[in-house]
Amino acid sequence: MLSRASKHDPRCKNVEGGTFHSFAYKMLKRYSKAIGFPDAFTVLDESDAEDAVHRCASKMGLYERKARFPKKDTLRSIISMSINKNSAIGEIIGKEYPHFAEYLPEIENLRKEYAAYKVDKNYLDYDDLLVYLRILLENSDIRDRLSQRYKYVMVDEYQDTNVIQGDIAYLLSEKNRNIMVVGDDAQSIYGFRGASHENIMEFPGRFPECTIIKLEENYRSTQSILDVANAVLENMKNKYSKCLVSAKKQAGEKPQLLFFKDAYEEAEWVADLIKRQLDEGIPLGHQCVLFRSLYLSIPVQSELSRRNIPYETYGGLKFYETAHVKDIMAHLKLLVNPKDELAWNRVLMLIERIGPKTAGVLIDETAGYASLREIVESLFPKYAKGRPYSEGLAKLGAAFSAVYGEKMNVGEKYELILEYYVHLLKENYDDWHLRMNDLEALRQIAARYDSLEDLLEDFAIEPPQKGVWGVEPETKEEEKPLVLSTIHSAKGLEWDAVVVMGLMDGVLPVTFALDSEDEIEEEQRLFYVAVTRGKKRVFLTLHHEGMRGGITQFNKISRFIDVPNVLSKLELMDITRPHAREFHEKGPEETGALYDKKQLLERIISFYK
DNA sequence: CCGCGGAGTGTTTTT
DNA sequence: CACTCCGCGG
Repeated sequence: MLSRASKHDPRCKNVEGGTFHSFAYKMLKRYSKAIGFPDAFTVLDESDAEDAVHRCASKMGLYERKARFPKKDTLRSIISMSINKNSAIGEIIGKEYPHFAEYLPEIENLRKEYAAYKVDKNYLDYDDLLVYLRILLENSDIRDRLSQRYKYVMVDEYQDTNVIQGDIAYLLSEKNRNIMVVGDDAQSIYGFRGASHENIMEFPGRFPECTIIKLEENYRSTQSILDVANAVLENMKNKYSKCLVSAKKQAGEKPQLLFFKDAYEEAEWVADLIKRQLDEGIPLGHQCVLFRSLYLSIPVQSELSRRNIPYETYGGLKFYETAHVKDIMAHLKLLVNPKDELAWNRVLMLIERIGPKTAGVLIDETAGYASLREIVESLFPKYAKGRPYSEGLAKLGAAFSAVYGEKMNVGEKYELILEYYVHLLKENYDDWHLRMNDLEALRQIAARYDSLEDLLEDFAIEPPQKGVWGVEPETKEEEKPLVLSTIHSAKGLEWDAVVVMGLMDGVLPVTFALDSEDEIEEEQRLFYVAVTRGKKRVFLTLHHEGMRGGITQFNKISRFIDVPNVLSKLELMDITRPHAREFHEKGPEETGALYDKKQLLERIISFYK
């Protein structure tokens, strides 16, 4: 956003900016002493946080009982929701997880235990970043200092902020009262992580002197696209008193609605469309394919590859969350902070014949040493003989000792750690070859850093999208690849031509949302966001036959579209592909026998000779 | 105590 | 259908 603004006025380059989380991180780093934190703290990503919760729950013996205690990801999300939605654990469980009501006291204890654990180990999870920043800002001395430094505050996508973020924005600008927030309550799609439009509603209460500006003219989309968006808004229970009017003079093309037999025909058509539009002169970078969840994009990805159309995916399972990337990062983390027991656990468990028990014993022992060097030189030798894992541990020690203390740059350190890790990678993953590509890409990223600390910080808080990081601005408009994105990740972005795929009930809205009216409406806002990403052309597609667990399901058109006022704004297209359909439905073709089984087998075996 | 294989389960969106 | 948990063999 700042780089885009800089094109209009170069002074924008001097503006500090980032997500609430990255801003919080910077401030906590600067004022760590004020809240009694040492300078070195580690930010836990979501899966680290889950591991930490799991460790606490195990320590408390919560998994020893016969009855089923919630799993670590559920526990972490209960605790996280209670913070982000600013409500008690009991309330969250009552509303979202009533089947776990019997465990309320245990989970409340776990929450305390987890909080204490993090304080003890100098860990901060994503929620803590916000919580601690708010605590920091509640101190009037610090608040004054920050007000001195940041005289003007602007918050974008304000409808996506939660109570804590609202408080932070308020505290930060309470003194100077120079704050501007921008938001659209109809685009609120992060309710699941505690965002609420309340912050927008309460803003005039907190800043009574504020001016409210309603932006009703839309500079992005054509009127034909906005007609669909308006129709969607009309159908919502929550009445948004808004009617989008385009600033563009031409009405533009009516968005098309296309039906397909199955996901493959849909994907084929979409890939063909992209190609056609490219030939028409719309660069790939000006086109985009959107969907509710990432798995829906898999057929399109293969169709695009077949046509040699370059693409990149936004959102969903991220490459920095994959096991091999986390493995190597854990090694690097130990170089920076040898007290990081989650990293130790990951690193040790990779070694042959080390399981949870042994790892636990070793980790407890590391606590008695001050540096990684001491651990490697004094602790590891104790286990150098007579243990099934002695050899593996020695290799790890050798790898560490080659790196610590030596004067070398980040790229070289990474290289040495990778050299050690490669054998573990090959042993643990059949597809190690693919994973190696990621680790190579990561090496190039790492090499751009001056210190490991900086690399790890950025990685925890603003991880790279796809192994490319900071290279993007250099890319020429015509060379940018096609974007495949979840609707969530497409927020705030725009393209000339947008395809929204998989518009079926059960996909958008997702099945899990169906039992709550609020959640259905959040899905509907998501649809609204998707449609309004398009500037000139919008295509909505769906397919009827869905495969779920081996059985064919018949999909219904999304309830958000199957309404007269929406349908009337769309061009209905039934794309049937008779040839493809016949091929699938006809069954075995009548031909003479070419081989019998024995001949066939010989044929196959001869391939390998 | 580790590691492997079978059974069972829930399956989304993100900082 | 992919991941996690559980039980068994070494």
